[in-house]
Amino acid sequence: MSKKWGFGADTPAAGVEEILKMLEGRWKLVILFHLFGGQVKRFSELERAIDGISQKMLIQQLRQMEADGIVRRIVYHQVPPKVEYCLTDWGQSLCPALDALLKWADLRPLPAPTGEMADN
Amino acid sequence: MSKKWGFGADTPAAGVEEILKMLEGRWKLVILFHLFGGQVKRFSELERAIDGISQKMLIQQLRQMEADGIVRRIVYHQVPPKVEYCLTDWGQSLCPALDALLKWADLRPLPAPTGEMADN
DNA sequence: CTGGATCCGTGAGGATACTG
DNA sequence: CAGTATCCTCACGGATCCAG
Repeated sequence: MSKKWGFGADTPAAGVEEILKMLEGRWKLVILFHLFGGQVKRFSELERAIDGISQKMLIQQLRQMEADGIVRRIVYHQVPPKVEYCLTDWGQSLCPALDALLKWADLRPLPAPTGEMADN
Repeated sequence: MSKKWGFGADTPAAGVEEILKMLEGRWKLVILFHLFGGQVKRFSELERAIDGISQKMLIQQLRQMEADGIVRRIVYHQVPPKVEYCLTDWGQSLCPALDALLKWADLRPLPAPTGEMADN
């Protein structure tokens, strides 16, 4: 590769931390993985799909991501209420990152020994 | 694209959530970005570089990631103690994902309008 | 069915002081 | 310099009830 990765002594790290905050929270990433790749899901679908999540948390995290412009909320004015969620365009652009995360999870090599030593 | 992204009704989502937990925590990702691309940093370097973090949190998050096999800890037995941290091989394999995250942060398009409506 | 509101416990995370 | 110990706070997240 031509360009080294880092972000070291020379990098501003500007705004990145702010962005990272959007992905924090117990369920954010999990939800994103369920909306991955342009999927459109109803509230109840997500609730059923995500094991262990409560309504409150689901709502809360969805709303935060909506406010952050990551997910879109579509309300159908019907007698049996219906709300669907999907990623916004920007949210879609997260897919490569999510995909990379998925691939990373698949690697999972040996458990590294802790407490390595070295002499100067 | 030939293969759709998802992870939808057909995907097990196996173990992914467990992996995601490794990246949770207020400072995990921030620290990773500072160890990005094979950088080796001392404890105090990280402490100074990461604005707002406390010693406790820095240690704690570093130790957790060490236990998870993401970062490596190198101790020099000297009178002025010296400890360095860097990514393990597996941790290094996270770089593409971190890089994608960085790129995503750069996009940051228009703020999506909240509360979109639709009729059935 | 969706999802808002409220009460509440737990624990992650912050501040500070101390030790090897 | 690196790490530990202690205390404390706040909001994350769970349960339950209520509303459109």
